[in-house]
Amino acid sequence: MLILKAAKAHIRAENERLILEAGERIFAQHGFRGATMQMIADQAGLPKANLHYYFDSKEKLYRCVVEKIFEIWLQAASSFENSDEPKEALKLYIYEKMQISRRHPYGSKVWANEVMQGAPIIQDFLETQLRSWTDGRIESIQAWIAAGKIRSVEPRWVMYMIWATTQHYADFGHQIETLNADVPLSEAQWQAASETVFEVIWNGLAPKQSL
Amino acid sequence: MLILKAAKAHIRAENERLILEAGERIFAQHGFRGATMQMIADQAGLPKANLHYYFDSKEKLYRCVVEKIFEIWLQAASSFENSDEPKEALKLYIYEKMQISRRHPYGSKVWANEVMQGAPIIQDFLETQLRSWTDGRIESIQAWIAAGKIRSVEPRWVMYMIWATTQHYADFGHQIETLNADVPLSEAQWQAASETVFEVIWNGLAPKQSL
DNA sequence: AACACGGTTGACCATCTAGTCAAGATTGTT
DNA sequence: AACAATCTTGACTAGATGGTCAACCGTGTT
Repeated sequence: MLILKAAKAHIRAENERLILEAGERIFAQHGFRGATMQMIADQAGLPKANLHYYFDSKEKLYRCVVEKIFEIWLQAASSFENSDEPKEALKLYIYEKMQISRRHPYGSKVWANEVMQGAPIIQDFLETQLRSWTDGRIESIQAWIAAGKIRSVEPRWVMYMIWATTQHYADFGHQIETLNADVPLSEAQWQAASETVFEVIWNGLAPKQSL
Repeated sequence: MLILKAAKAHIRAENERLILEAGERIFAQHGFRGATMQMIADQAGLPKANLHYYFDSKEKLYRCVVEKIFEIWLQAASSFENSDEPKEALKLYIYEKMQISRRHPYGSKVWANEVMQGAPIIQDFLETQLRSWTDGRIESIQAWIAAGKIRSVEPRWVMYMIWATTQHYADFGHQIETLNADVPLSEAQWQAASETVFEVIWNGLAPKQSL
């Protein structure tokens, strides 16, 4: 019967998950070409040929990994909309992005790698989804400026500041750890870093109190 | 005569320069393993065997490229010391780092790549030079805090913010260009971005005027 | 002119790696 | 138990790539 397909769907789902997770890690640590299917197979605990059974090619697997990451990224984006007040919206968004850097450091690195190399695989994402999401956020920020809720600044540069500062904790995590006496940041340090990032950016944007 | 060595020194210097420049570009665009000696040779306009004449191995060449980049990075660092006033010192440093992102986008990417992969080649640099430089800067910032010239913040997180925001314009240049209608940032946009980065950070750090 | 030394280069090799394949193992259904 | 669809896997192939080498070139010195 053709219904067998559904009966074994959980095997497929589980193995695909294993492979995607392994791929995220290996692609992050070695880049697209530095990663080998054998490394990913070992990381996933499966024979290499099995990877090609589930994903036609290395490139297809890579694309799936990147797409999964982009979805998490966009998901965090929604926290931007959870408040009309800039202070609250920015706080939610920054904390959420810091959380992602902490929970998904590999994903962030794969994304950074891909973009640094000129986004050969996911250029279409940048031009469609990312562009339209960004345009929407820029409008929000401009509305805040118009309402006198934050200083007059070019919204783009602010968005980039937030992305840069938060993603830095994932992408340059190794450097940060080295400068932290080779110890990963503690819970308290993550908390303090998130707070500082938010405080500096918020104070930087808040309308002047005096003058 | 052995003096011949000096006579042809300029050939060596010129070719090493060509290769290092090509290497910087190719390593930035493809990562260490993604880059091939053939690509670098083509970029430099030399036969591949010639590269191995000047640099023993791909890894040695890579190391030279990374070291060169780290020197530029440290050089910018000196602008931090050009003033006792935090506002002036930070302004100089941020503008200098933005300038580097603009002039040496490939170098910045190679560095980012290296760190993201756990600094397999230049870990010793991180642990010696970068660590000691950072410690020095942290002391400067703490002195500013003690003198009431800036708010009380953990200096580390501020350093990371500056690195992240400025280097983002090099490392994620492609994304920024895509979001700028596929057009590279203009002179005016670079100026505006530098100013915004500085303004937001400075306002974020300056002591409260009221309250 | 003969020489010596640094620089140049095409051809070559050993190794690594993405992808294939065919035979066999599993598993749900009848 | 017999079956059919799916999943598993060791062995293999074709191509790419870092690195080598031996012959060759160019130039300043004697």
